[in-house]
Amino acid sequence: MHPGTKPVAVLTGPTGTGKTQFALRLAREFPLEIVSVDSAQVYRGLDIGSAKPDAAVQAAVPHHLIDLVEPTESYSAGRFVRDAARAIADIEARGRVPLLVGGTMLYLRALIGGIATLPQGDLVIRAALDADASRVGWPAMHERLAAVDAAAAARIHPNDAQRIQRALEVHAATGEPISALQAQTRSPLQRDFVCVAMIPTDRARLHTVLAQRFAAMMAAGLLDEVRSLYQRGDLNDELPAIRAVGYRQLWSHLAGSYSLPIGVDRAVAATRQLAKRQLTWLRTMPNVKAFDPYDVQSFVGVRESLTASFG
RNA sequence: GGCCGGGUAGCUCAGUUGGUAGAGCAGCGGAUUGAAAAUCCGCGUGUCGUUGGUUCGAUUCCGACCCCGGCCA
Repeated sequence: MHPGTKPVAVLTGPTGTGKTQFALRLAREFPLEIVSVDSAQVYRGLDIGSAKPDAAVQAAVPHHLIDLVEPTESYSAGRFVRDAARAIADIEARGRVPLLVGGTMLYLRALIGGIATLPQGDLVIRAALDADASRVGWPAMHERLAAVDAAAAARIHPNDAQRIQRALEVHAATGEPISALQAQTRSPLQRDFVCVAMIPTDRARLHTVLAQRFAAMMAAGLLDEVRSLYQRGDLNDELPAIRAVGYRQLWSHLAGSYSLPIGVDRAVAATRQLAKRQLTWLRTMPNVKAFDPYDVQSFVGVRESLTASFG
């Protein structure tokens, strides 16, 4: 497709399948730098719960797109595409090899397949739309969208407040229907990708691993980490960073909504649901080579699949 | 040991004036274009504790038994 350039290597899969461990093993054999594809690791202060590689690991293997913004801010898929494209170019310019590692599937799709040129989220417009919606309800807002953008309204469910709001926001900011702008989508990188995914064949085992992993995060001090975010005073549970799995539930516990054991149960359940949604993305993603994370043979296959990018 | 509650979906519970039952959560499937670890949509057969009895028919009424709480001894 894009002759003359090596494909860009991608290692993905649902949360808790050892992507990072595989990446670090590969980095022992090849001159890799890791580009994180992770919507939680971009936030400073979300360390334990986002399974962010620690200082020692980052010292051993260069990582990119980690700790980019404060948790008061809102990162985005659009920004990820620009940041990732630049990181890949920089790494290659230094004669090193980029390896994209992470499970934020929207980011991955946006990078590989492209994303429309759209305005950023606008807090003023969103506040105005929220005010309207609180009076008339989101189904009525959906009708309002249908009047200016029938195609978008047809795709968006009347209860999907977030997407209705986004579509109305884009229309308000540009005067154009979001559906027309999205139709312009094109790939930002003229590159091929090789996608390898860690896909567990045994769902029950994944669930066990996720529960153990969250327990380990608690033992490593996750509650203290969330408490220090809670006590900062400039954060709230509407922020994307605080809505991240684990953080949201422990935050609610600290706010008095429920006991710690219930918070932990809910956090683990939210982790399972996240993994399930990631698996749903993966099923429809084209050209993904799948390996079972619990099969000791998989590493050989992963390495073999990606060496065309490394060599 | 006696009395009182309760035993219904993986969990918490509702309900059936007797015609074999339904919510929330969990789980499963799906959507996904600057919040995406977000947001939204769809999916509910389970010896109604066990066992006798009454009845055309019992998860529902009656008896016995088992289990879990609580109170009294």
